[in-house]
Order: sequence, then C-alpha cells, then structure tokens
Amino acid sequence: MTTTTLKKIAEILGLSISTISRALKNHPDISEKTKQKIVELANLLEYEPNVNAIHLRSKKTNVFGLIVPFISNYFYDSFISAVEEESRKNNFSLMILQSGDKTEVELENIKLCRQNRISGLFACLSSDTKNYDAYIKLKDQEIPIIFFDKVPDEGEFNKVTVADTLAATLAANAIIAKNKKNILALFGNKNLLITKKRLAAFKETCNEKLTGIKLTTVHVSNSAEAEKITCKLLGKKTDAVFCMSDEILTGVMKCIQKKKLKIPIDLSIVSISNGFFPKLYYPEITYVETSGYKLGKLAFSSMLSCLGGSTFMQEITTDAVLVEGGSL
Amino acid sequence: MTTTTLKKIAEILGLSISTISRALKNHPDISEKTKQKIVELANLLEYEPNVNAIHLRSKKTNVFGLIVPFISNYFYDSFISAVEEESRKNNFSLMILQSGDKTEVELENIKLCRQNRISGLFACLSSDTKNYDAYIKLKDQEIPIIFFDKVPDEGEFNKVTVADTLAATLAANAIIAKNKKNILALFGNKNLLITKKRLAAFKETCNEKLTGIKLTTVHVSNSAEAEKITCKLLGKKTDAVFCMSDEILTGVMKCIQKKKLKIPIDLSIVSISNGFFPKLYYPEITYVETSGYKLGKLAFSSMLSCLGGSTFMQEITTDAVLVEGGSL
DNA sequence: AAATTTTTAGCAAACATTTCCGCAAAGCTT
DNA sequence: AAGCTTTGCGGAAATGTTTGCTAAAAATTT
Repeated sequence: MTTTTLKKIAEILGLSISTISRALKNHPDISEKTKQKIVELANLLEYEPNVNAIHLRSKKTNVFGLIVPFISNYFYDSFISAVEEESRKNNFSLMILQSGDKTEVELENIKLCRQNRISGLFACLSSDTKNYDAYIKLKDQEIPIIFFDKVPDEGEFNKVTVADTLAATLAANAIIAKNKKNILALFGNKNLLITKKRLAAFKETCNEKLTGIKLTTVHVSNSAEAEKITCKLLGKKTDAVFCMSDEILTGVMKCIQKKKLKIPIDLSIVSISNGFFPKLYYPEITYVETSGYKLGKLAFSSMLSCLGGSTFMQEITTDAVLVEGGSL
Repeated sequence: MTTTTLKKIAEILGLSISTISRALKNHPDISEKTKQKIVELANLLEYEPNVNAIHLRSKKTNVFGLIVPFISNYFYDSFISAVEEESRKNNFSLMILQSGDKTEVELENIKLCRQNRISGLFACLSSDTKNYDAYIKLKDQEIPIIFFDKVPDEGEFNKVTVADTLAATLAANAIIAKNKKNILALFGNKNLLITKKRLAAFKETCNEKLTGIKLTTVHVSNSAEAEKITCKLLGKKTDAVFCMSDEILTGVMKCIQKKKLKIPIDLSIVSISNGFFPKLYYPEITYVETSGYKLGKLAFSSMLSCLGGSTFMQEITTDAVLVEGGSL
C-alpha cells in the first residue's frame, strides 16, 4: 500500500496539488463544494501530511530535544512525563536523549539535536560539564534552550530549577520546630549547584549558635554510601536525619530498617523529595516536595514564551511545600 | 547565522551540489584533492546534513516510535532507557509517547507515529485495548511493530515479553523449597495477559493437593490496595507472601512495616521485580528478576531483524533468574 | 452589453538531498 | 594516431508541501 499524498489526491480528482493543499487547510480561495469533495477523499484515503516535507519547506521542525543524565531516575522521568504531555498537546514532537551523566555523550546528543534541526532544547547538564560552548552555538542559531535541574552557574541562559534554598529552609525549620537538637544531614555531590544551595540554606537556617543545634553534615555520592555512612554516624543522641534527595533517603531508610529504629520515636527523618519514595515507608516520611512534574510544566511554558519571541533570560523556580508524613 | 547546506558549500567552492554531496560521502568518483578541499570547508562551516531532506528523499526516517502507558514507571523507564541507548548507537531517533493507559490516547499516538513516518514502532498496549486495527494498518504499510510487556493476545505480531510463566514458577518453587505452607499471593489486573500467565504458573506450581500448601490468591489494582488487602488477609498462619510486581511489593511492604513484622522470621516475601525496589528494604527482598532493560535490548534487536527483512512473527521471551535477598 | 470585481484554481519556485545519466578530458591500447 | 576506457564532475529529476503570482471564469456593476 502506497501512502497518500497531495499529488495522489490531485490526480484522482483532476485538480492541482495546490488546490488540494489549500482545501485541506480550509483556505477561503477554494469553494465549499470542492473543499468537501477533497476532504472526503482525503479522509477515505487516510491522508496524513508528510512532516518531513513540511519541516523541510518551513525550516521549522516542531521537534524538541530533551537531554537528561538518565531516563530511569526518581526525578527525571516525571519531568520527562510532563514535557511529553505538553509537547503532544501543543503539536510538538519530543526527542529524548540520555547523557549517562557524561559530558562527551552530552556533546554527542547536542550534535544529534542540531542535525535534527530541533526547535528547542530542554537540557540538564552532566555533573562535570563546565564548558557551555556547544550550547552557546545553539543559542547563536537562535534555538532556545531551557536548562533544568542542573543548570549552568554562569552565562546568560534560561533556567528552571526547583526551589533549592526554600526547600532546604522549610525542611530545617520543620525540624527545628520539633525541637530537635542533634541533626545528621546528608547531601549529594558537592560540586553541584543544587547541593551547594541546599547545604547553605540548611546550615544557615539551623544556625547552630542561635539554636543550640548540633549539626553534622556529610556528602555521599549514592544510595549505598548514604546507607553506610548513616549506619556509621548515627549516634545515640542523634534525633533527626535530613536527606537532601530521594536517592539519599532510600539509603538512610535501609539503615534505619537494619538498625530496627522506630520512626519517629527513636529518630526523626525529613527529606527533600519528588514525593514518591516517602510514601513507600510506614510511617510515611515527612518531606518537602520539589516536583519534577511541575518543573517539567514550568520548563515547557518557559520554552513556549521563548518561541513566542521572548529573549529575556531568567531563572525561574518552582515552589516547595512541606508535606507532613509521620516521620517527624 | 544561516545554516550550512550543500548548496552553500558548492557556491563558495565553485563546484556543483552533487560533487559536494559525493565528496562528503567519500564517493570514488571524486578526486582526492577535491574531496579534501570540500571536507575541510564543510568542517569549517560545521555542515550538518538536514535530516528532513534526507528523510523526504529516502522515504525512510530512521525514527522509531515508542508508546508506553507511563514513562514514569518502575519498569518502563528502564525499558525506554535501553531502547534509547541502542537507537542512538544505531543512528536512529526515538519518539517517545505515553498513552496514560488510555486506548484513545494510544490511538492518537499511533496517528502521530504515522504522521512522522516512523521506521518502526515499539508498543505496549493500554490495559483495555482490545482492538488492534490501528496496528494492523501500520503493518499493512510495512511498518514493523514490536509489542512489549502488554501484548495482543491474538493475531500475527512480533512480541517480546518477560518470562512470565518461568518467573512465577521460579518464585513458587523457591517458596516451596523453603517449606512454606500458607501462602498469600497478590496479582494485578486480571484482564492482562501478564497477570493470567503469572497466576496460572504460580497456581500450577503450588499444586495445593500435591504439596499440601494453602494458597490464597487475590487481585489488586494498585499499591495502596495491595497494602490494604494484605493488612486484611494476613493471618497468623500465613508464612509467605508472593507479589506479582513491584507496585504490589511496595504496598505489601508498607503493611509489613505497619505491622512491624520481622522478615523473614515472621513472614517470607518473594516478588517478581525489575530489581530496584527489592534492594530498598532490609533485609533485601528475594525476587525473580525480569529486567525492563534487558527486555528493551531484546525488543531492539528484534526490531533490527524486522528491518533486515525478517517477516517471521514470533514471541520472544527474556530469561528470568532468582535473586536471593534475605526475605525468604 | 461592456466593464469591473470577485471567485476559484493552477503554475512554479523553493526547501536540502541523492542518484541516474551524460559528457568532456585524460590516459591507455593497438 | 585512431579507437577505447577511465577519471572527474555537472545536470536534472524526484521526494511532499506551501505560497505568491497569475489567470480564467463567474458574478456583479455600470
């Protein structure tokens, strides 16, 4: 079965290609009678416009690129989910690429995006990406870029991020409000902006001198390490543990189960999270929600305003709210 | 900055477009000297072939469609991850679409795929999709389809599935080997083929008459329901719980935590799983691994052989192995 | 009835690429 | 040196769509 094209319809109806094209776009130049005939046949033959031809002619692809360290991830999959939803609603396609958190693959992905003449790019940096030339090149070609989550720490870019400072502050305040005095706080990769922000805000809010709190902070690079270090550092007097992320939370909770500690009697737990993992435990973990899904929606609307002509570069932040579980 | 095209290079060098095209493809017709000159300039101008033009001409897009109920899911995201990896390695692009487990959206997605003239489709059915006409239409257009996970229960299609029967059998055998006599087994949506297979195999392996096992089976539709029903049905004598999926496992485990049961002393747990969630708990849950990642790799190689000309329709199954945790 | 406007539809170019032909010049064989 | 082959490159068509321009036919106004 050959696919239906404008040409084919034109030949059958003895009309010109341009007439068919106009009729299907409801152009006023074509009479109602002709239009009807054409639309009918097009439906019958299940005509689908060839996007490649359209893109070629219009020099617009209506395809977005999306680069993410890993698809299979607590946070990114919900971000992707949101962007996919919006893309479909707005007649865009989505090309999703994962970098494996490696700069070299990230660069390769950017190249792929350029080859595909994407209309815009959603990008999350790999942990060790420090050079933004490839992105600047895209900008020079007037391809809008929305950075999310892990964003460049310098340069004029559009960024959407979760409310790192606010989230950490809310978490710390919640802990302080419960009069906890000996806090173990676990953070991720210390090079990441996201870590720096959360750490700074948490520390400042605890303000040890003022509150009389003893705060122990530590950096871990994955869940297993979080488990190990928690088991090691958890002292008799520790009365609260703060987890910067879901990955850390899962490690900490494994240690808690191992030590058979009663939450929240023996110990309080508070996390910053997307919201899924805290609900896995009983009692459910109290957390500050930073939603990947919301961030995705935000990123998309940001993209649309870029396409709409806005050249205003800014960093937008989602909100963060404390969700009470039973762990505090 | 305008983008570089063959035409542009041709004009600068005073050569014809076809010469440029051939040179960049290392065609023997072009002399080494000319080739070198052309390649040099192309690199300098950062020439990237326009995929739309290529696809238009070749009538091949090298784009795969992938339809999945949800991106943000225990299983599918690892499947997607594998397919994305392979696609990139093999110079294909991937268009990922989620159906929200709704047949109507699934149909819309298929339409999108047709519009984009995809070279092949990876599809997972929505729970209540019973009509395969849209897929048959694709097949008629000679677009290969690889169904995965939730596959049609009739018709000539390519399917890749996890080893449902084997997995359930392995799990049951592991439980029997430990001499458990009173098993609670939780299964998902009873309309799904995957559920039917696992249920049948599990039941058969337990063979109550022969083994003297008391088996209680129940269907739940989500994690919360799994939790509730476990809390309700878990009797004093129950010595093992089987979970058909990760989603069910998380619900069951929440109940376990609530009841403060000691695993595996008070109760044994065995699950069929992708492998991530069992490692969240302490002790880690013993599970039969059915990897979404492996399934993705399998689906992709299946797709490649379809593109290679194989018209042989078959159902392929990944293997399944028991991974010992400490819950049995 | 002639002139003008409106309606309706076709022509052709352009988007970037590939590839089948064709053709001239150079090299080769007798 | 006449015929033959090889080398190196260009012309043009084709892929499916859109759109500015043009033009015939119909409807309307003088």
